[in-house]
Amino acid sequence: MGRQSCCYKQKLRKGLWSPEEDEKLLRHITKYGHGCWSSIPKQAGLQRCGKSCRLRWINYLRPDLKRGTFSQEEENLIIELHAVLGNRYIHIHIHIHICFFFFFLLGFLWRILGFSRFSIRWSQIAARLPGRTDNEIKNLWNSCLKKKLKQKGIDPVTHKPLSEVENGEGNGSNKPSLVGRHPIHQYTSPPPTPPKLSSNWFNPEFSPPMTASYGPLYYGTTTGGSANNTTWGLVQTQTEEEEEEEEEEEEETKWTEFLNNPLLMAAALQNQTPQSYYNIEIKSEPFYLTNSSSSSSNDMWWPQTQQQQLPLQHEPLQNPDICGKDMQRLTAAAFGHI
DNA sequence: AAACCATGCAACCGCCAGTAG
DNA sequence: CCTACTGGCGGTTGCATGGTT
Repeated sequence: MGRQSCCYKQKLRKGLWSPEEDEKLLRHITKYGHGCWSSIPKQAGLQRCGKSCRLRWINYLRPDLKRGTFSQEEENLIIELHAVLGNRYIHIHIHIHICFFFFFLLGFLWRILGFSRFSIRWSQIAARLPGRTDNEIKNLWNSCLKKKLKQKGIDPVTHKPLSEVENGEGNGSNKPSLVGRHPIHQYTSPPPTPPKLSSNWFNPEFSPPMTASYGPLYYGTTTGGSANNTTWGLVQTQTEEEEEEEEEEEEETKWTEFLNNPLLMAAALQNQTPQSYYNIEIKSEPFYLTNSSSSSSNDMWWPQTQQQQLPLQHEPLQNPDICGKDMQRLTAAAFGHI
């Protein structure tokens, strides 16, 4: 049908926000919460569309935002998460290679249409970086991290060595070139002894989500079958269609578990020796452990919902010099009195 | 000093899913 | 069931700024 932009109505301002507009929006949300975004412009006396207000709030005015440059650890985490979350299309790729039955093709078509958007999940990446927005991370990736990876000879899309990418995926190997999409697998030496985690991450029976379906097919070259060589633990080779279907379901479950369990994620990131791959220095302490000294471990690691965060997480400005725009201070001040 | 270029960032656009009427 | 609305997301654009020539 082609609806008009939400700002098509006349007299709606576009472009950069003025400090006055920021203040109006900030005061209104501070006082009343955002509620229905579409009604906020009118209530706050702004000549903006609700969508624009929402974006401004989320990307700039939110009090829990961490401004300033990204730390090395944050960059590294983004790269790792991009490798995991940014290449979801590989599921389809692999399954096309694996399955020859029409039934499965239909199933995967459905999957493509229903689940996979072939896009990078910036919002999910951002959810694992407290105080950072998806827009911010996306910008960082496009402007900085992609270049860094290329300079290190890594293809930023596939996370494979550029030489391997240039050789093409049909270079005589009959394996779909999945190995290497996740540096976690390709370049890990035997993992160090895991910390005392009660998760099943290090359980040999546990397979990380992205390996669940095709692990048996593509891990032959990277694992010798011993636990020592298997960082993530491989499932037994399964050829039954039913089992593959089950794996599909398990995969989704494990994805959810993986992405929502800070212990799993932290353990994975700590044990995949990314520095060996990206040659990025990793400090001894994960950044998210240093963010706060007062909150609970969960609070430190994973943001709660925005609604929960707003009044609770007033994080002092960490790089006030970078906040040339004083609205952030205003924000902090306003919420500091709540 | 001026022109040009590169970069980073804020904001917009379009699409999609969910939902209410 | 259909339509319109809303919120959310990812991709893209345009501008401001800083660096270089």
